[in-house]
Amino acid sequence: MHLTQTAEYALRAMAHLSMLPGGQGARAKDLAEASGIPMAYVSKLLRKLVVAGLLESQKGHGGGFVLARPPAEIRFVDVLRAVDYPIEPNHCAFGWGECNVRHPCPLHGTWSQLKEAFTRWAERTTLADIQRGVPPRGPLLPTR
Amino acid sequence: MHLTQTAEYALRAMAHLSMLPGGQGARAKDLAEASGIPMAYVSKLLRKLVVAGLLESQKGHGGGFVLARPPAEIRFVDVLRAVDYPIEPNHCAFGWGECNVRHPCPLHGTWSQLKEAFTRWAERTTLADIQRGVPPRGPLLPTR
DNA sequence: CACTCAATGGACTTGACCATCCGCTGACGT
DNA sequence: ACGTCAGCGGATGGTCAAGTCCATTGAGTG
Repeated sequence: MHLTQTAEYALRAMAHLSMLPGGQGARAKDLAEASGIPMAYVSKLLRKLVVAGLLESQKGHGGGFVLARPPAEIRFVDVLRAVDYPIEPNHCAFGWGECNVRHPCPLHGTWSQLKEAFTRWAERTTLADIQRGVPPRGPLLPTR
Repeated sequence: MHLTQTAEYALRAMAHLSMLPGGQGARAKDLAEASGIPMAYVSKLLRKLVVAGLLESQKGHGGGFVLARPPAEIRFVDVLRAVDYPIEPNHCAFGWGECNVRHPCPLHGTWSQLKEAFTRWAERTTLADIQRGVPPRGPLLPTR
């Protein structure tokens, strides 16, 4: 299971921003150094987050990037969508065009189990959860 | 959340094989047509599964591929590893070299929640689960 | 106004993954 | 033996994400 490098970068950058005291902002260069993302690349990334309305940017002296909303209102799924991370809840791993509860492919059951776990995770987790550390929500999978 | 195309193909091919009645085998060509995977590509894939010991192959007339073990003994994680799908349980999304419960990065909590969901899914699900349809194991994520 | 800073945008390079092609090898049937 | 069938292996090409470079624009400072 993996996100794309870009998606991971996006979460990482947003995490760094959300951890700055007092809703502060930061320059792309600082974020790059702090997060280990190549400067030129994080720059493009941040732009996408601005376009998506998750960040606000300021040019020139004293410029940089700031969260556009409080951390609690920025879900991971918002960040992922902002960088075009593909979230296809209806994708069928078995290759069927039509695949749902009515017409389930052989993989449907176990596959949607995994997809839903991811979807819920992305929709429930916000930047505020990062600030708090581990959100105590219990195990993601049943303990058998 | 996504697997690579190759990983998905591998699961798909194995799923098809495990659904043949009476532990039958199939030719690469048949699997390709049935599963919608390009023939030349599934061929390479199946080879990897043979090398990994999950399949057995037979050349020439009447040849093809068969499961090397009963479906219940082939876990998804085995299939994924066979096609070199990267499973890095210790990978830190925040970019830290050292990241564990002792030295948790800000993302550690929520991130490992997701990783563990995937890992358990891959380790628990076997080809036998496919045959049975949906394994009733309850939700992957807590219901809030 | 002149200078510097930092985001913006475009063009470009690289490399991994996906996919195809073709000749070779081993197994079976006649 | 010979021919066919089907897996095996290497070489090759296409595509897209990942990463780099550079010129431009807008904003603040002296």
